[in-house]
Amino acid sequence: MTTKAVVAAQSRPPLSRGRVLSAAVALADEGGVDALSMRNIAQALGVVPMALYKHVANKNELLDGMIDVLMDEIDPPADDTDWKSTVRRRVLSARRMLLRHPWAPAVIESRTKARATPTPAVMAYLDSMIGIFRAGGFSIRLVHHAMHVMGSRLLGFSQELFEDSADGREPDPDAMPPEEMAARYPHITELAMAVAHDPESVVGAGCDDQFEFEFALDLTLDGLERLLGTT
Amino acid sequence: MTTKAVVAAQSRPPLSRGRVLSAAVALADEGGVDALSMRNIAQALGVVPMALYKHVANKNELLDGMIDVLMDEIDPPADDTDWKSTVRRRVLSARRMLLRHPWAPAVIESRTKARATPTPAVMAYLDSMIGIFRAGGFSIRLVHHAMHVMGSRLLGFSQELFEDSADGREPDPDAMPPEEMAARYPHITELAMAVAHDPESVVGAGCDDQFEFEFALDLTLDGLERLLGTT
DNA sequence: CTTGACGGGTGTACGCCGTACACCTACCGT
DNA sequence: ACGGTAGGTGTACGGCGTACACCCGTCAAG
Repeated sequence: MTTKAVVAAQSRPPLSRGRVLSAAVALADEGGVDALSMRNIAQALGVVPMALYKHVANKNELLDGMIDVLMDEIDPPADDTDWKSTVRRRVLSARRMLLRHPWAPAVIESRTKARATPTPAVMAYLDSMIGIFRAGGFSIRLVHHAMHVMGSRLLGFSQELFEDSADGREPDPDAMPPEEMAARYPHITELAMAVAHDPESVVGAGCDDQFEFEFALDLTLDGLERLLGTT
Repeated sequence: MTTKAVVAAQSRPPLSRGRVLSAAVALADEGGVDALSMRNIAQALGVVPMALYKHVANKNELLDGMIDVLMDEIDPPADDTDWKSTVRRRVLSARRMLLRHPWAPAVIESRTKARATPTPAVMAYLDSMIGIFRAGGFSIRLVHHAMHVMGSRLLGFSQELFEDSADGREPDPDAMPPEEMAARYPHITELAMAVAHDPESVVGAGCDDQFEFEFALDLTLDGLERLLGTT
């Protein structure tokens, strides 16, 4: 009876991580991410603020969860065609998602910086994108450049997805072990290995961001120059 | 006497907007923009928090001021050479500034979204960049495309600098009158006019973001394809 | 020399935020 | 019948931005 009384309050279906995340995304869609507080998510769900913490660890983890929801909305690759149109389709799908959730780039970027590595869902997206290039015949080197060139167009943001300052942080206790990393994100791993062993770079120095930036800049400027001659 | 007593506290030079802004930038440089509060800026200056409000209207206006400081650090264009290397040099200078202040893209982007138009300093930067392309022989149309293509590479962020939703907001009382706009940002204005009167667009519809996005995406993919053949 | 306005620093207080912690209770497996 | 547990509650704390009243040098006008 008391059960019914509680439920009767608003005939509210039981809370769940999924419901919390959906409510948060909906609230962010209208009013932006600044108008998102634990308190008003709770209110939208007809629940007291602290109830949310039974389903998400804290606000940052909630933001990570929201990112998962968003990445889910990107169409999976339809690899029945050439790399170019596969990439094109996928990027346009990502863009449609971003247009539905204009707050997404800022959140993804800020969470990536705070965690020093993107959310697993974002990792998976990047990994599959690398896979498409690889399958299209790109060398590891060229794929590496390609990812930098695409940069913000892949997700609407962020030149520097993998901070060079990823080292210099206390070792995360629940970080993924390398073997699981390799299994789950084979293409990212392949790329990372190749880059790490690049001849003229100190071990662990990673990629030369300056070089990559100029590479992408010049590719773009060359493309514009060609158009200038044409028109 | 009491004057001396007050000053003697830390022999503090009088506050000023410039000093406040510098302190804020310094604090953001170490610890990121999340570790920036009116309270700790004040503390860094040896002053009570409310004192800051005599020099900046509020925190948002302070962020705008910080952006001004940053944009100042970008080298002015050295237009003694061709458009391509002028643009290249300027973009690399902007990048150096962004590397010094990793929090900058997020702040610039969020303030741009909040104001519906970039900070005047950012406007000036974009205007001068457009000017360089124009001087290099780019048609208005092509410059327009070029700005979209460069997108995040111009400032490290933001496809959509000018929100399509710039209309649909109550008219800002202290918005710049069009004639002043035209005088101060001639190239932006020229571009805006051209885009607004584009044949197949309804008046005020602005540019077709979807088209621009695909244009830039294809330019990039074509560039990559060319490289794929080469390597 | 007096006075009064004013620019710049102060102090207090309010409402919002994230969240730690103690609690209460309905349910379920033993 | 009973103890554990999962899920919702209530209270409280420290930090945030900032409104508002205040206070005191400085300096120009009378």
